[in-house]
Amino acid sequence: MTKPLARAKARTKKPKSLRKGPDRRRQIIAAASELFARNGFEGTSIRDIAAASGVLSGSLYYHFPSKEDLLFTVHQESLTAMRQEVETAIAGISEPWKRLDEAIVAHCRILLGGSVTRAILTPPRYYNLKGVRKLVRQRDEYEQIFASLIDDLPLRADCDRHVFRLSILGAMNWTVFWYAAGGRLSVDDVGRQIALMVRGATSGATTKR
Amino acid sequence: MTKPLARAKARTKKPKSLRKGPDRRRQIIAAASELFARNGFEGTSIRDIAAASGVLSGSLYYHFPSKEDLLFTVHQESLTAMRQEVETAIAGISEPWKRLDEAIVAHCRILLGGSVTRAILTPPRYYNLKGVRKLVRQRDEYEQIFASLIDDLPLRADCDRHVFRLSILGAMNWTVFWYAAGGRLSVDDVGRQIALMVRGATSGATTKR
Amino acid sequence: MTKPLARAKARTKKPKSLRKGPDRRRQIIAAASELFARNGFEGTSIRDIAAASGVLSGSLYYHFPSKEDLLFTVHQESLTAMRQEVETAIAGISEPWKRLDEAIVAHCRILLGGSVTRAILTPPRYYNLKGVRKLVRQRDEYEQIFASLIDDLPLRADCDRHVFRLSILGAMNWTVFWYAAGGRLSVDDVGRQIALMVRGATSGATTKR
Amino acid sequence: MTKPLARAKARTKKPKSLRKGPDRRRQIIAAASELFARNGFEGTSIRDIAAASGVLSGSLYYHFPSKEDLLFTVHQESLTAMRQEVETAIAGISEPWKRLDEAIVAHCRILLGGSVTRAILTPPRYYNLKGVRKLVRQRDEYEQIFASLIDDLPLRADCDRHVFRLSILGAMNWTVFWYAAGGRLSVDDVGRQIALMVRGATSGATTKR
DNA sequence: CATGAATGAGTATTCATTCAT
DNA sequence: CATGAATGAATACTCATTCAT
Repeated sequence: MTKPLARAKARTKKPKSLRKGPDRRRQIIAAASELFARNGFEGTSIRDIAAASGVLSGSLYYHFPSKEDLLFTVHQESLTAMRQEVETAIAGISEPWKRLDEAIVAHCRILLGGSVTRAILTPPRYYNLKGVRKLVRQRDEYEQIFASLIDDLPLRADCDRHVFRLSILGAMNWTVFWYAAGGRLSVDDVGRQIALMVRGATSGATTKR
Repeated sequence: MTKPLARAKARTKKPKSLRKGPDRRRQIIAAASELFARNGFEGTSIRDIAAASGVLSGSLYYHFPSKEDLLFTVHQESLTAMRQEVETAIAGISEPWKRLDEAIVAHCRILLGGSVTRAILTPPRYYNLKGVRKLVRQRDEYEQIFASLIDDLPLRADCDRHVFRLSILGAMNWTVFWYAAGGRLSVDDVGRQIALMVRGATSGATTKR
Repeated sequence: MTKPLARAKARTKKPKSLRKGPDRRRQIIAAASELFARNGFEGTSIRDIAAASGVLSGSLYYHFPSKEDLLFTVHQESLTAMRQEVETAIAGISEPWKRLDEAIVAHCRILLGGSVTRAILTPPRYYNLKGVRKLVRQRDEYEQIFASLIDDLPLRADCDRHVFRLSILGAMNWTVFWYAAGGRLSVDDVGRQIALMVRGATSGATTKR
Repeated sequence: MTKPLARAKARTKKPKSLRKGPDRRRQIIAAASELFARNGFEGTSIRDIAAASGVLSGSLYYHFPSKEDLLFTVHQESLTAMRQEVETAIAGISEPWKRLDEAIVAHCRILLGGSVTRAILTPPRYYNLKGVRKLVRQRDEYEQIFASLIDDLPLRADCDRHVFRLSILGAMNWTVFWYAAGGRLSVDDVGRQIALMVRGATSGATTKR
């Protein structure tokens, strides 16, 4: 049932130095990000990436030992970008709920806004890769930001903070599957609405539609 | 170079038991559900499904004309099962919030409980199929249950009911990617917690962890 | 490179008696004729034939031990029908050229008119069958009619009667690939024109278009 | 159930000689020509062609995007070659019948002589391809040569030039199914005989065999 | 560093054939 | 006699990966 993808043998050559083209490497990562985001990992071929990088498929293997490895890199870089965005967003704020609000908006913004990251965090369970663990670890690390934001929240005693966090992440990440740019809502609107729901949509004046 | 087409080898072992009729169809659907859920559509090969159904790959085509068609069937059946579960759960209840609570619990229960349905509702956007439209229509129809439950809710005027619904669905469907049976939480616990979050986790006595 | 199609093992059961359904057998042959003619041997599946005979695929094997064998039967019957048509057509005629004329018209008529035979005589060389030899033998036997008609013709000494015969057959059989029913020309027109060409299209009044 | 994808086995034997560049493309076209001619399009597998080109099946797809496309190429090249042969043959001649004679001989010569072209012109009607139209167009274009040669001929008023042309083509193309190299007749003999028949085999001194 | 060509296991699907009922 | 279900080899095509140049 498992698909080991037992590739990527020799992992010898990789020039840590930036002799001439770290550009090329960046181009490849950018292209791969874009394509993985749009078509998924399995739906993107090495040739697609190569073509989008202005290179032939064989050449990719100079830069990355395997497709899987390229995914790890893209994933990592994406998460780093998200972390930065989120941390910047909550930097000056101290009120716990407000901090969560801003983190949510930031997460949605980069998720839906830039192709770099979109959808990369989606179910790594689907990727039948040897290295899913690694992906999961990378992602869990990022999600700790939210864990600690939630820790600071005054919540009902019967509220499971673990589930609370994962539900928020679910609500946010799911947007990738339904949000259509150019529609009625801006990317930030989406984030605001999720933040609203999380706070409890009842409070305040109410309407029954 | 030769294509001998040598058939009819040994026909020894076959357990006489699971050889009936419409059972086979069910077995296949069950196996496919499980595998699509675990590995995604593209990540599941016809051979995988066949093997899991105790059948050879060619035999599947007696029961289903294509892999895509099998997906449609699995998807449809799953949604029908979910609809029933959810409708049963809210049957005798009239208080709007309570109805939503129970719908959420029911949705999570069947999503996480039986392999038949699990995770089928996930992002059809990724499936590179001609018939995605069909899948999406099937799913949208099911989601209308939630749309109407939410319509009955007294919500703040600035709360977008559309996003509200999709966020709840996101939170619920995302559980598929993190929930591990046998852990601290029961399937119903998960549902209750999501219902709690949706109501506004602040209300009531609070703790800061 | 060869595709032996090593099927048709046991050739045991076949009820020479007409217990109940020689009809069924006829139905199958008729359906097969029609389909082989329209779609070619490789382009026709046993299931197609079964469906067209109002039977399930497994049942065919009661009547014919293999698809190949069915082809032999169809081929044989078609040739027999053609022979009859041609022999009838030349029956009362004695003038050699006239006899050939009529044979040509008859051959074309049945070839293009009834689906039973059409195209069956076409290149058995294409069929990668063990039994092509058999087909060829059947066909050669039929073609002897033309050989003897040509023997009776007064031809130029430098005319190779062998090539002459095969060229006529080529011209006639090729019609299958271009003749469209319902067009300007009737089936008999086609035969007449070929007969005309064979006689030497120059003789008589001439035009240069 | 596992899909090990174990690659990179032994890479021992490879004759260093036929490893160049555009040669490979030619080799493939040659092999495909030969095989399509012998076994038909449907009767030839991509693996057959690959094997005959000294290559593995996957490698073909580097050179041609599909089997159908390979057929188009082979077909096109063959027709181009035939056109050249025929046009060269009739170049210096002005007498209309003589021009047709030479065209016929040339057509047969290349049809039966080189494997490149042989039989490719046969009934595309059978090919179950999307692009049959394309093939037919290619072929019709070639056949115009004969149409115009025939236009220049003084023929009986009741002779249909359309059927006349198709019958000649039928007689010529049919040779592919019966001509055996190395027999009594040379390739050119066959062409001469067909030309003779077309002129009217009666004319001149006659014998009755 | 990059290319172009090849590799070969993998994919979904088809289909003649078998056979217990 | 017929059916329904299964078989398994075959088919066209894809794609991550390798490697000599």
